[in-house]
Amino acid sequence: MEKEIEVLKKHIQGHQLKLTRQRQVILETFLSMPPHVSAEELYEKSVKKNSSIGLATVYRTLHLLSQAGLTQGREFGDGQTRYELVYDHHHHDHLICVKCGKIFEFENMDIENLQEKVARDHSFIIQSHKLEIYGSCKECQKKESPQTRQTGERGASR
Amino acid sequence: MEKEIEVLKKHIQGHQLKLTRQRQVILETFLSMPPHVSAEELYEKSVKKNSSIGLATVYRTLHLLSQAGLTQGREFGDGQTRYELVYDHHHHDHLICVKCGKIFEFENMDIENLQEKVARDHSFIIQSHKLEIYGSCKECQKKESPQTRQTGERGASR
DNA sequence: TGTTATATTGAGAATAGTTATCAATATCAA
DNA sequence: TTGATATTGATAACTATTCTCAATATAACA
Repeated sequence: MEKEIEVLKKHIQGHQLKLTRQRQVILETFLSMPPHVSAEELYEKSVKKNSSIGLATVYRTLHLLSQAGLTQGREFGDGQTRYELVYDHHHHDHLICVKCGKIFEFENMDIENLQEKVARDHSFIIQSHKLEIYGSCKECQKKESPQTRQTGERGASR
Repeated sequence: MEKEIEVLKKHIQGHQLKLTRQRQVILETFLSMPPHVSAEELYEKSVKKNSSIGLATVYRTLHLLSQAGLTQGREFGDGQTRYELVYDHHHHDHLICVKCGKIFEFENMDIENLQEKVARDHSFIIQSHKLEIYGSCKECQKKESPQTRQTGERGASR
C-alpha cells in the first residue's frame, strides 16, 4: 500500500506543504486499521508508534488526507465522525448494526440510478449522497432473540 | 392542526406526565414553522410567544414529542439536528441544496424496495434508514452560474 | 377550593467531539 | 548550515446538547 503515500507526497508537493514524521506515521497507521475508524481510535494507535503525536495533529492530518482525495469522513448517528479510505475505492453505501455497531458496505447501481432520476425530476444537480440503513445484523439477530422473525422496514431513521 | 395536540395529551395521560404551558407553546410554535427547524430556531420563536421558556425545555419537549410519535430529529451534515413532523406523514427522503440550504422532500418506493433487497441479501433486518442527496437546487444553479451544464453524480458525501 | 406529592422548569454547569491559538520546533530549499 | 516558514503539542475555545438542582407549576385528592 505504497500508492497512498505517493498520493500524499504529490499533494504536499503541489501545495507548499511539508512531509512530516507525524503525517507519515498517521497515514501508515490509518492504512493498517479496519475501515471506519474514529479520530480518537486513530490517535490512540498512532501514539503507540510515536509517542509525540497529538490529537489535534490527527484531526489536522485527517483533513489533509481528505483534501488529498485519500479519505472521507462520515457520521453514522453515534455523534463521532468516522473516516474511510476512498482512494481507488468504488463508491458504496452502508448497513449499520445498531446493536453491535458493525458497519457493512454495499454497492447498488440500481439505487444510484434511481437517485439520479429523482434529482432530474427536481432539476437538482447531485454533488454527493449518503445512504445509510440501520438495523440488526445476522449475528446480533441470533444472539439477542433466536425467535425473532423478519419484520421489515419500520419508517425513517433516528 | 388540533390532532397533534390530542396526540400529545394522550401520550401525557398514559405516562404520568403533565401538560404544561411551555409544552403547549412549543408544540404550537413548532407546528406554525416550516419543516426541518433546529432546536435553536424553535427556541427563538417560542420565546417570543412566552418569554419564560428556556432552551433546555425546548430540547426536552422535542424529545417528548419524538416519544409521542409526533416528530423526528435528523442530522444533515451541518452539525445541528433538525426536527420534522412525522405524525400522519409518509416516510420520505431529502434533497439538500448545499448552496442555499433548502431541503426538498421526496418519496420513492422503488428505492425503498431496493433497500429491502440489499438488506435481505445481507441477512440484515432494517430498523430505519436515511437517504440524503446533496447538490444544488434549480434556483441556485441559475443564480450562481448560468452557463453550468448538468454534470451528474461525483461520488460520496461529506 | 385548598393541600400536597411530584413532574417540570430555567439558568447555568457539564459534556463530547472538534477546531483554534500560540510559542516552540521540524522541514527543506538554498 | 542557515533561515524562512509550515507544523507541532498542549490546551483553551467552541458548538450542540444534556445534566443538575433548587424553585415552581400541575393535577389528583381531600
